[in-house]
Amino acid sequence: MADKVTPRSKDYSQWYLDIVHQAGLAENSDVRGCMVIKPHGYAIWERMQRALDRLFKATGHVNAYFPLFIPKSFLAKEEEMAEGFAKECAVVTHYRLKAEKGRGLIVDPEARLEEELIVRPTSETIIWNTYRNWIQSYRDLPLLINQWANVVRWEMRTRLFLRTAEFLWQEGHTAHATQKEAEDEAHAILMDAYRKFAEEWMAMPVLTGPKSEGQKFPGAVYTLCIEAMMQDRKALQAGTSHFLGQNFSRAFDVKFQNQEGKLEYAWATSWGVSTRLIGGLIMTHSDDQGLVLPPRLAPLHVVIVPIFRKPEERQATCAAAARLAERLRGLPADPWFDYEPIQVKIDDRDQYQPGFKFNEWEVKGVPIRVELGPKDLEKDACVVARRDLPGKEAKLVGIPLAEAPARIAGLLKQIQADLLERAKKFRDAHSYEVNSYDEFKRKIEEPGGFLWAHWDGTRETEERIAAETKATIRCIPFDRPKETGKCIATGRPSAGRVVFAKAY
RNA sequence: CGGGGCGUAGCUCAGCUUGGCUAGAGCGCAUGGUUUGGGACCAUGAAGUCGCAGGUUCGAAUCCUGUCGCCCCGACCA
Repeated sequence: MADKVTPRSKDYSQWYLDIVHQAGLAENSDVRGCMVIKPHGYAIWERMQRALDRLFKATGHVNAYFPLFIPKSFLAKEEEMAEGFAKECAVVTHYRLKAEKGRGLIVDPEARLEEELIVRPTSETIIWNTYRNWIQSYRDLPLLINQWANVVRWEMRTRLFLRTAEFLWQEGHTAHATQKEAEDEAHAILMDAYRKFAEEWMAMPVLTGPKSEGQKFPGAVYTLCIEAMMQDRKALQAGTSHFLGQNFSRAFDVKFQNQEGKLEYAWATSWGVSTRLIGGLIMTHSDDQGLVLPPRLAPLHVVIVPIFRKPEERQATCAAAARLAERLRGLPADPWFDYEPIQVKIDDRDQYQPGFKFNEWEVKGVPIRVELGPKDLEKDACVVARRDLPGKEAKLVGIPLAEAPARIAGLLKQIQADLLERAKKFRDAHSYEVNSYDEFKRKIEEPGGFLWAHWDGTRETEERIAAETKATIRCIPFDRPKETGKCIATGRPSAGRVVFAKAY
């Protein structure tokens, strides 16, 4: 039987496509660049949404919804943003079709919109246009709003989850009375929501810090990011939090009266993570057997495969499986699982053999599989297999049924911790301090990874290095060691090392 | 958007060079039976406007033109 997943060593991008397909996460649609997110993929997104939404709400944010369409003139108001997004906007020009004999439906030339609408690539403009009416006094601030939405960026080259023309995300848009408060917000979202979510839910270690001037969001004063390393040693920007200064309040004339009665422009932040995280999740943990999911984001935690030949065996093993499932679901509510019951499925289909089922649930990434057959029942025991340690060797045999629920709950936590630890070790093993441009050029090609190097701080040098090596500055880490030096490319003074990598 | 490759059954592909019977295979799917502790087997069956639109021809999956889509490499980007 041929393997259904191309090994990473043979063809990494084919491996990624195989995982997405075989695990049933998404597929390309008939609309160019747009994907269909399938139930299993969407279930992962729902888990992500829930965890993030709780983090946002816990810090006083509320959800709202703004329109999909943005008048073209709004986008034009903030110059940097207009420039940054102009090249990838979908534009609505008409509001009606008509049926014409022989030609089917055509765009009605008489139904041209007076002002063209663009499909939001991001919502700062329409939101700040709305905030003008919502903000009059310092008492209206801070305004802490998030929206869950889809956005469209007309990309030339797309990859499922990582870059699609339409994607799902959340975008937070906050307004504050002072610069400091806005900067604290951008920082807190990055560290207490995004970094925490990446590490504690996704088990994906991230670097945190500002982007270089050349990599920041159009319209931002500065952009903070979480940056992760994928298994091909390329970097993935996994989330961004922007301090927008007064750029949008000036563009949309959002002023408030401060305590002294003077008018001031409001201070802004915006921040977002998208379905791209699912791509990051895949490329952080999965293996040549298929998807590997961290338990806290897995839609299904445990699959129980009863093993039987004769009808009596089927009856007995399925009954034992049902009892075990009930006990797992009945474990006391645990904040670690968001106070939700452990999700358990019994795979009692009889048209498939156990071996087939094992492989199928492995490719789908279910963290724990329990095997329950006649031989186990004789000993009141079961076999427990961890998805993150595949193969027969790693199976735990003879786990007494009485202890199984507690053992399994403990194992789920252990798996989550081990995945993060493994990913950290991988990243650290592929992070290097480099001190010469020659070494930089060599290492970026082979083996690749995060290169911590000195940089003179100029955009020209970053662009030159990118042109010559394809590596860009991913992050200027908050926690970089205090160490001055000389720029690897120009020899000019550097205030500290920054992280270069090839990126998605 | 530039360079390269590819579009034939749900999936992977053969057939195309050199136009000609009713367009094939494997996997998957349906039905029946035998199986079942790491991707079972046998039998029967359903399933394709050959990406789409023109053209050449007595005749086109096959030749020509255009077009759309997908994959890989660049430029751009979360």
